[in-house]
Amino acid sequence: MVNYLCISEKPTAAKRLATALDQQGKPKKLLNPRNFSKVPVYECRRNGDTIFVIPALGHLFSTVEDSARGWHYPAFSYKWVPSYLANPKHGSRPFIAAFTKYGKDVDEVIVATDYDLEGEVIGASIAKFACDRQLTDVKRMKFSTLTKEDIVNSYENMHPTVNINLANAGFARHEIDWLYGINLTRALTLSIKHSTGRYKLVTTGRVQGPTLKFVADREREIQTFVPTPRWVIDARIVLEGEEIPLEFNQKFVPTLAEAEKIVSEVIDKDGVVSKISSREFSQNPPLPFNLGSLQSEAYRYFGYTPSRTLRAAETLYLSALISYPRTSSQQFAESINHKVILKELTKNELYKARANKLLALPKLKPTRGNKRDPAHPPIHPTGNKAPASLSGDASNIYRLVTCRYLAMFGPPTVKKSLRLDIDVNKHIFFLRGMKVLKKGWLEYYAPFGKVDEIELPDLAEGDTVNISSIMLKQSYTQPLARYNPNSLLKKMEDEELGTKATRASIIDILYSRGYIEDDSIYATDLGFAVIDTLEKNSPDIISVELTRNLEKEMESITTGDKRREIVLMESIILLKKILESFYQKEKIIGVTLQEQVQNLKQRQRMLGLCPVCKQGDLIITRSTTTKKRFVGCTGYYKKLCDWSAPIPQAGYASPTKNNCKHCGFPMLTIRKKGKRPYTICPNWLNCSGTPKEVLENYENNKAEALEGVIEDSED
DNA sequence: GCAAGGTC
Repeated sequence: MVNYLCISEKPTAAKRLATALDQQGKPKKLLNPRNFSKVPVYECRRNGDTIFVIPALGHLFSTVEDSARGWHYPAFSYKWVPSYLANPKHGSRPFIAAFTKYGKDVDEVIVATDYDLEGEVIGASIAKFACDRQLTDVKRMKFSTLTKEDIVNSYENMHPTVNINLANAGFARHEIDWLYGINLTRALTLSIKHSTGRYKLVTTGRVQGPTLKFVADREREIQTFVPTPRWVIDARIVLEGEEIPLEFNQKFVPTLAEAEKIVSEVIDKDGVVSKISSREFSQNPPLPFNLGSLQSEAYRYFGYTPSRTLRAAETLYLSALISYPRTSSQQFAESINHKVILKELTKNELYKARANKLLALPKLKPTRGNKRDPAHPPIHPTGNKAPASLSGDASNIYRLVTCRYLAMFGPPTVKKSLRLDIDVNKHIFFLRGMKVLKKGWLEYYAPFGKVDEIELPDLAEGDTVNISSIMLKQSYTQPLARYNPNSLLKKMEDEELGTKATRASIIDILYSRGYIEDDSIYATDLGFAVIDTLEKNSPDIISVELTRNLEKEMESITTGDKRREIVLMESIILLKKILESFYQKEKIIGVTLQEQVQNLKQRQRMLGLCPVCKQGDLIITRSTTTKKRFVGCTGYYKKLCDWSAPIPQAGYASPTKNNCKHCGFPMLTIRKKGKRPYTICPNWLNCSGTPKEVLENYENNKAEALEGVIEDSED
């Protein structure tokens, strides 16, 4: 009889492992001492052996600097510690306590985390640091799905050791990211501190750098783009009193001479319907959602940024309404019982008809894409009934996930595209039409996936039509569009930068550092300054090649061709050079960056044109005497305008792009930690939109009277 | 207060 400790990556997986491994399918959930009472520990019986299955919460250990010298660089000395020591908010403490306790008592430790680079690190670090085991003595279960067969099979054929090379590659990945990130971030931040005495956190890292560079490069392309003129032939016909624009066969005519020739040949001529053609085609149902495609569709339909979508999806997952969202899978395992899910969905009025219709089909076959994920199925509803109390975001995402899930089983959609050609003196103009012949899966995806049907006018071949107007319009070639949060995430995916779980948050970081702005993303001057600085000193850190090289090095550690220590040493040697060059130019780097920081801060205080004097700008500023924050007009310094107003003192105040609908003043948003942000009109003392009670309270509470009363808050 | 990577 053997006692095993089985290390799982996360609570949901632990439960499934335990259920599969217990012979009765009924593992016992143990009561634990107070220091880890909330950690689920499952006891399973199998062939006379006992298996304790305990989940981690992803990584429980992390790297920190091995010195207490405060901020300095180079910092090449680090150690592995429990995550709660690296970050006190991290909830790893009770989990580590559980592993330590059970690790002491059992005969054997088994790693049963996801079988990938990070999974190996999660398992190996727990076995090593919490359970105090030699990695050569730790067993490894490898499974590609969390089905009972796979789990039992991987248990019966467990590997005698963890994949030590893979674990070392994973450890090295952490360490190298730490070395680059911490050192370059400190070098940037300290350059400002040392040369100007100011503090502004200026960060970079293996993923942040190249992602910011995508934006900066695109912006440079746009700024230096030279538009070339081209001409558009704009012809219209009038049918039943309605003017209809025609498309010309040649969308853009490259030269004016050519365009003028065409116009001269068609002007005052009638057109003849020369051909009506149509083409039927079918469109297969959409693939199941993984995180990337869900984020993409949510951006399309709701305008949600990827991180906002992920947050909403996580809420739904934690309420057991949808499956695990951080998945890249587009393939359902055979074992998922779609009938059960659909039956549950029939209990919801919104999905009842559609789910019943699907249940009546002879066979339920979900669509299948190429992407796989060893640990998770595509994102789908669990079937649990969604409460009416879901927040707006969660409710929208739930609806999208559920409709997509239903649509995936639907029959193909059949559409007909039409084209009506009009010959005007041998020049072909045309109209397009679109008709949905069979709704197919579109019916299940509604209200999403809507197609606009376009009817063709009632004309037959040979009919004559009068061209009511013909114009020549000049247009210009367009530069590539700016990235938006969605397309930037897509670009990161394409370049394999970051992971599905981190991409959205890294984009958020670039926003919060002031490197990028707006939904149509552009790099700020500070963003450019950071890229320029890094480029001059270490072009490597802002290149995707750094990630490609890292992957190659990880691969060589995994195959055993190279030792982890060698790879690390090489990184440190390279980094040392970069940091030395940084140190020599610290002064100039710091001054340059601070200039842009100052510039950014100034801009972040500007609300917009002053409606009173119409010359100065309203600005969030502080009184030199009382140190209190207020909004004033820059015209004050030129003795042009003395308009000013008090605003709440607490929280972070920033401009919005909106003007007050009551009085036209540019508005500002106040963000206070733990509170919902609210938007106020700086003219509130005289604005008709200000609630009466605020003004009544004003004498007692001053500007803080605004807090909580203003409903006009943003998301 | 700094990275990127897991997960609640």
